Amino acid sequence: MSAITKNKIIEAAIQLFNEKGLSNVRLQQIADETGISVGNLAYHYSNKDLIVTSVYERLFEEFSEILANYMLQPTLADMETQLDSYFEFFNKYRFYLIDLFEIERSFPGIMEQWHSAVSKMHLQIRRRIEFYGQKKLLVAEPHPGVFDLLTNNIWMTIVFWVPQQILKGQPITCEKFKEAVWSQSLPYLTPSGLEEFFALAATRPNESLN
Amino acid sequence: MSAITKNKIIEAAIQLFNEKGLSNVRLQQIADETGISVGNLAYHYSNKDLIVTSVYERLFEEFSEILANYMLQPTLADMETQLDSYFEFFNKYRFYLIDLFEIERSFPGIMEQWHSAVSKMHLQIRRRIEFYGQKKLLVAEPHPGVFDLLTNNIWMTIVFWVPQQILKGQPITCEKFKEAVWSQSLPYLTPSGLEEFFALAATRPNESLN
DNA sequence: GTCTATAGAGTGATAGAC
DNA sequence: GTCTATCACTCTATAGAC
Repeated sequence: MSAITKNKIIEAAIQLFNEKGLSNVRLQQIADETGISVGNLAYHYSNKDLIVTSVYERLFEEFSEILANYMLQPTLADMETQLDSYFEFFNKYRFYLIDLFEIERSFPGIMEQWHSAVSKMHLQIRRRIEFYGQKKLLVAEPHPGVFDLLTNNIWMTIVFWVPQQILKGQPITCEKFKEAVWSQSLPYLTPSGLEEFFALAATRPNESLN
Repeated sequence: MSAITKNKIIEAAIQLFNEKGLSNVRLQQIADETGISVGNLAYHYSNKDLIVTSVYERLFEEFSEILANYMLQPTLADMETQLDSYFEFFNKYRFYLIDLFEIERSFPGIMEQWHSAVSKMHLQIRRRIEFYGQKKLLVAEPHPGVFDLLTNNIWMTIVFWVPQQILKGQPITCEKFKEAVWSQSLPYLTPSGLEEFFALAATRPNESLN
């Protein structure tokens, strides 16, 4: 029961799904990428849907890990760490968007998991804003509803930043991603919040790519 | 040279692309939906790529029309009108997102057109903010860069609102769409801007669906 | 566990009658 | 302009040897 082969298959599938989307990836291609035959592939995953399901299983596992790494430190750097993970995630699983509509149609169970994951992510961002507000890193909410709006904008930026860059024809790097997300909160940082933010910015490596 | 049939083919293709995405739509299905045979379909469009190209041709024509309907009146209602068109557009051509990555790979010419269209749209939103600022419907920019951020958030909301709702499992209606876009500018409206906005809101029909 | 071979159902494109 | 028939090819899934 070589778990190694199964793992290699899933990794190959992720890469190919990412490039072409679920229905454009052939079993032959997954087998080639894994370095095994189609027959052997079928031995490990008797049909394609099972591969898809397993890929999404791993996707949601990794998503849960990101959510679990929440507020380990009561700092802005904690947010930065989570953003690194989110970038890695939404870049690695870029196909989530390619296949959003197909998943909605053909894998309602997976869609349910998306709804749940997204809802948790949203809530976590909202709590973070609340917390940073209490720590006086963020100003008091200028009008009711502004922080809900901010939550949504941060969420939307995290989730749609990669496809946004493609649509605009602009480069995709982690630095630019984090810049886009942080720019949402910048207008609401207090002087001490700004201080912490710029100290944090200074610790960053000079450039990180793709 | 029945332009009517060609038109029916494109409309059928749009509908099917929307449901399944480019590569999941079969020529047989397009023919069936149009009410003709595959042979006849081939007479009008000798291959599938030609159908795709024609569909996008129409898509960009409609997009240009929306952009052309800019500031016909110097009011917030002018924005509202454009939002109605944008909702119709991004709902009708929902598949733009499904196929974003495939278009990027297989139809670089179409991708170029997206870049250009998106850039014009962005610029137009920025100008609108500038203009409403001059008309004192919007407050003065609180910090430099805030209105650029607002531009981007409005743009992002318009473009990704439909897939966002799907990811969240929430309903897709024009009213909710406009609400989401307007909520971005609400914190920056002046008293007279708010007055015009609420007068505008009062003129809306009670609910419009899907 | 891994392979080759192939069945069986489609898929885009073309030929040719009407 | 419109149709039916069919070719050549692709894809998933399975059978069976090693």
